[in-house]
Parts: sequence; structure tokens; C-alpha cells
Amino acid sequence: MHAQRRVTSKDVAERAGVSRTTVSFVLNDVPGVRISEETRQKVLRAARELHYYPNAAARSLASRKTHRIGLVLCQSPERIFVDAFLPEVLRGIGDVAQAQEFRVLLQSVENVAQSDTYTQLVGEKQIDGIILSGPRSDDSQLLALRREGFPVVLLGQLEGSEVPFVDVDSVGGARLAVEHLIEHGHKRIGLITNAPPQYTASAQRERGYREALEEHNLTYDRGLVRYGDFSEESGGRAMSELLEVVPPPTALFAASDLVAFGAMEATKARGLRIPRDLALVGFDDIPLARYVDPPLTTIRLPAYGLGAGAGRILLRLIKGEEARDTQLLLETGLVIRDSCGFHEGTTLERAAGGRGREVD
Amino acid sequence: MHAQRRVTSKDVAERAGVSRTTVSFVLNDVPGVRISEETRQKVLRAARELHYYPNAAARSLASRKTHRIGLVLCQSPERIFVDAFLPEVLRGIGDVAQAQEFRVLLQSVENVAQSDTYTQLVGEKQIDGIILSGPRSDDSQLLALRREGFPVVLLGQLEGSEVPFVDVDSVGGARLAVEHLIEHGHKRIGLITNAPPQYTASAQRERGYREALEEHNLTYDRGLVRYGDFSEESGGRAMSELLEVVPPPTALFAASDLVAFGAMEATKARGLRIPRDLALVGFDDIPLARYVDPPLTTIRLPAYGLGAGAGRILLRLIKGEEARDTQLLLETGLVIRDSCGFHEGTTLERAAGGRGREVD
DNA sequence: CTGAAAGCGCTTACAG
DNA sequence: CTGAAAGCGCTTACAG
Repeated sequence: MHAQRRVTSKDVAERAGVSRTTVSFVLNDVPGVRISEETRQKVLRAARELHYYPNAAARSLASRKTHRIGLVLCQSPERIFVDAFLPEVLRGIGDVAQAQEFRVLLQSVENVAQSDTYTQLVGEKQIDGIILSGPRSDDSQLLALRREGFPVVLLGQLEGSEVPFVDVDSVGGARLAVEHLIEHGHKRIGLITNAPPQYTASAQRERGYREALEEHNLTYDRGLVRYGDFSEESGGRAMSELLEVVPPPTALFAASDLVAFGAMEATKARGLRIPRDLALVGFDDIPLARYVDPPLTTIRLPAYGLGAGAGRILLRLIKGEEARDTQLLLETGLVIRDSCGFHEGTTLERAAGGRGREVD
Repeated sequence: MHAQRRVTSKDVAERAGVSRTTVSFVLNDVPGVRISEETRQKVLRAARELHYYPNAAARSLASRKTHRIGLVLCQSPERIFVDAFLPEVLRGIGDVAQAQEFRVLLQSVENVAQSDTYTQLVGEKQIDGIILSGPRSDDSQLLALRREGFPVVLLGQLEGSEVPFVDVDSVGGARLAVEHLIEHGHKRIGLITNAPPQYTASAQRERGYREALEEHNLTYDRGLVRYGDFSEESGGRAMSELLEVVPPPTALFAASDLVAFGAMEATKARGLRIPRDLALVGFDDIPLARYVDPPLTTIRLPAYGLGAGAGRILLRLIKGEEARDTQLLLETGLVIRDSCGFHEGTTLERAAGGRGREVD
């Protein structure tokens, strides 16, 4: 089974009538080496005719490069959210990698604290760099890797750290959401965060909410703010509380779609209607946002861009290119559906999208 | 940057006072080699103290094994569906691979017909075997690989082929859905398939529908059957047609959740109510099935099991173990929510789940 | 512009 | 039970 003599560069060299060195030079397009067009074509043809593929292991061993990047997925409480975007993020990374002839090795890590999984990946020289999704500040493996100068890019932020990362501009996204509500006349706007305030994304979304209010001379009222904890249920509980406030808010910014769903249920359960009695804007634009009743107005995340951006930065680090602009915040977009009460004919989208804004 | 002298097996050998051969034997647990417990411990300790990780490239080159499997995702029309389950499938594959110390290389393929992407993966000896998601019968790369005896497992079926695969028991799942409706008194049950009949999964779901009817002495009425084409819209169109039939069906089996959503909209748009005027059961249990209004009763796919099953079979093939039971159909489960009109208190589940049924 | 040769870091018959 | 040595298939200084 699957015996078949391997075709090696020696075979190609012989067939083309050159040395293996030349074969290697041609196939790898080694810069600074002048090879006659004729020789080059001979080599290329021979390789094609023999269906020659260079052995990756031999190549890695000799060149000390693997041409592989690792995508490490750390289990996190935001799993539902992360999962929804994984395919798009994967596409982003995959496209960029493929364009530069890199491959992607996937590794999921249950518990960063108690395993050396990705240190091992690096130690074994399986990869040239890592994209780490769901980074944690107590991750000693990560710090050790950085110390050695190993290329790492985070998907998500580590507050105050100089580690390269790509993330969503959460502050901007939250502002977009809240400004939309303000522009349409709402003055008492509640907030239910996506998570407890110690989570970066949560703090940032709250900051965006606050900034939008202050910029429009509306006072930030602590009484209208509640903290969610990722789940739909937490959104429902928080909403019930907010509806007890007198007077209750006329609009709500729920800092994650899942939390928004909970808030939606709780509101409907009281016989109130959305958007008539409560205008609602979510955050994330998970696939099911357009399917709930009413369809949710929300902030769209640039999932593909997150993957592509992380891939691009990592490849630059791997190639030792200039290491500036290694912290990237990507802009979001407002997707207007029905829950905000401002729906012009069909669904329309406002703002941003692909282009990113550089920070640092 | 990242200089640092590499630790090699030579270092470990010296520190342990043995030869590199012995180090290799110990670290790889080579069977049939008797090594004193004392020597063994010395080696293990030295390796640990030096933070030694064997170089993967060198190991592959010498052993002709990569300890990596490739997961190839072929773009398919069912993308929305596939995407929803990708994280779970990935977990399944990852867990199995990890347990046997294999790694997973991810590769997505835009167009199987016009690229040699995964032939290249194999040619370069990047992987020891492939899991191919979304196989197509016109895929010549696949056939070539099989001919060479290269280990391949499909995620999904290729009708009439002997290629190893793991798939959902679609016939059984459809029967489960339809029997549920029959058991609760429905006699005129419509069907909207998930896709045109040339798709295996579509034909199988239709077969399950038919079998369930016949088994309960209900006649299969072509007039109550329509073909969807993956999209929600197609479900809406088909439903509108079915509602014109006199007398109209009292229940509907929509062979995918997305199609079911479309049918749901179309039904509501006519002022009819679900489940009162139409009992509805879907298929797939995509994440948003529980969030629509009313929550959708549907058939749950064993996503994790698909990944784990494919991984398990592939690893067996790679290790050259007995190649029986290489075609696996996994059972589904009925998830009862509100759309079928038979909701006992809270959501309850019936049947199957993890265990698989072997075929062939 | 091209080639002979060393070397990357393992594994694995083969001796002993 | 353990070791010396060849070899896996490339790349890359170094000569010429």
C-alpha cells in the first residue's frame, strides 16, 4: 500500500541535466541568483513532468523554516460568540496564508494554565509563528514565547501589553450603536454589557456607550447600566431590573447579541413591544441576529478581517519585516434591522467595514 | 531574535550517559525493545531538565511519518449548514488526534476541480492522511489518492463508493421526524427537501419521509412534496405552493432548518399560526433553531461525533490496522420544542445521540 | 552562472 | 540491552 518510489530533487536534477543546487535555486526562486532562462525552464519542466513536490520535512530540516503557522484556539467563556465567527476568521487566515504558501496548523487548548501544548508546538519546530485566539494575561507560555522572540499575534487584546494583536474597535462600535439611538431621539438609553467589567471587550463597549452619551450632552446614569455575563439569561435578568426603573429607559444597547436576545425575551414577556416600547441595538451580528423577532439591529464584526489581519501581521513578523503597525483595531459597521425602530424600507448598512484603523 | 542554541537528542544522550539510539527508543516507546527502568528514567529526566522537544522535521524525514492529518474543507452549497457545525466537528477531530499525538493541518479548497491543493499536501509529505469534508464524485484528485492507497476518510457520502466515510443517518433522522408527526395524529404531512434530489442527503431525507409514511399505511402523495435548494427563500416559496393545495397539509417536515425558517415565515405571512395551523419539524438543529418563534422542533446532528468518528477511522487506516467498519452512519436525535405542537412542559429530547450504527 | 559537499536532527537496521 | 553509522531529502555556504 502506497509504496511507490519517491521522486526527489535528484531525479529532477538528472532529468534537467543540472545539479540539485540549481533545482533548489530555481524552485525556491532564491533571490540574488542569476540563472539563465533556459536552465530555469528545463528545471521547471522536469519538475512538472515528474510530478515533483519537495519533501516538506527535508526542506524544514535544512532551511530551519516550516512554512506553517499555528492557530491556537483557547477555550473561553465567549465560546458561543467565537464559534459563530470561526469559519470566517479561518477563511481570513487561510487566504492570507495560502497566498504566501504557508499552511495552517490548528490546535485547541482546553486550559492554558495547565498544559504546554503550544510551547510544545514551538519546541518541536512545527510552526514559524502563532496566532493566539482568546489570550489571557496569566498565560506564562505566551510570555515565555515572547521573551524568546518567537512571532506571536493575538486575536483579541491583552490590556497594556505590547504584544501584537488584531481586535475589533469595540469603543467605536459601541459609539456607533448608541449614537444611532441618540440620533433618533432617545435620551434614556440603558446598557447591558456583554460581560463583567473586568473583560476588556466589556469595559470598552461600556466606554463607547459613555462617550457617545457625553458627546451629546446626555448624562451617564449608573442606574441604567447592568452587567451581563455572556449568556442570554443574564440579559433577561438585567432587562427585568431595568424595566423596574422609573421612568424606564426607552432604548437599550445590549453589548452582545446573545444578551440582546435575553433582553428581548424579558421585554416581550412583560407585554411590551420592540421597538415600539423599547428600541434595541445589539453587538456582534451573529448569524441568528437577522432571524429573531423582530430582526435585531446590531454592530457587525469584521470576522474575515480579523483573521486576515492577524495572518498578515504574523507573516510580516516571521519574515522579519519592519515591526510597526502590529496592533490593529478593525472598524465595525451598523446593521439596521427592525429592533431599533428606525428601519428605512429594507435593511440598510451604515459605515465602515473592511478598512482598519491603526493604533499604537 | 530567537537565536538560542537548539537542544538536540545528542544533548539528552550526553546528559543521560547513553546513546542517541537509546534516547530515541525511550522517547518513542519503541515496542519490542527492552530497556532497563533505570536507563529509561535517566533519559526521561534528562529530556525534561533540558526542555527537550524532538524536532518534528527531522523525525518525519527519518521515520517517513508526519504525525499530522489534513482536514480539507471543500466549499459547498451547504456552506451555511457546514459552518454552523464546524467548531464541533473540529473539536471532535482535535480530541481524537490529540489523544494519539497527531496534529491537524487545515486546508480549505475553493474549487476541487481546478487545483491540486491537497494532492500537493500529500506530495510534499505534509500529512499521513486526509479527512475530506464535502466530497464530490467528480473529484479526480480524490480518486488518484485512493489509487495510491493513501488514507482518506470522507465527511459525507459518495454514493456507491467504497471510500471510507462518516455521515449522518439521514434516512433514520427523517423517519424520526415524520414518525413524530404521525404519532401525534397528522395524516397529511408535507415535505420540503433541503436540496434538489440529486444531492445524496436530500434523496435520503426524502426516503426517510416516504418510509415513515408507508410504514404507517399513509400514502406518499407527490402533491405534498417540494424541493428546496438550501436557502430560506426556497423554503418560503415551496411553502406558499403547499398552502395552495386543497386540502392543505396539516404538518410539514422541512428537511433543513433553514428551509424550515422560510416555511415558517411564509406560513405566518398568510396569517396562519404554528403549530396550531401547521405543525413543523426541521432537520439539523442549527444553533438558531431554538431562537426562532416558535422554537423549532428538529433533528439534531451528531456534529462532534462526525469529527471524532472520521478522526478515529483515519488514524486506524494510517496505522494500517484492520480496515473494517470504515463506513459509519451516525444516529440523530429528535429535539422537541414548540413548532410541532407537542411540547411537554419544557424541551425534551428523544432517542439516540452518541452511539453510531455501523453499515456495510 | 553552476556544482560538490557538508549538514540539518532525527530513526533504524545492523552489530555486538 | 545498547551503540556506531548510514540515511531520510532537502538547503546553503563555499569554490570555481
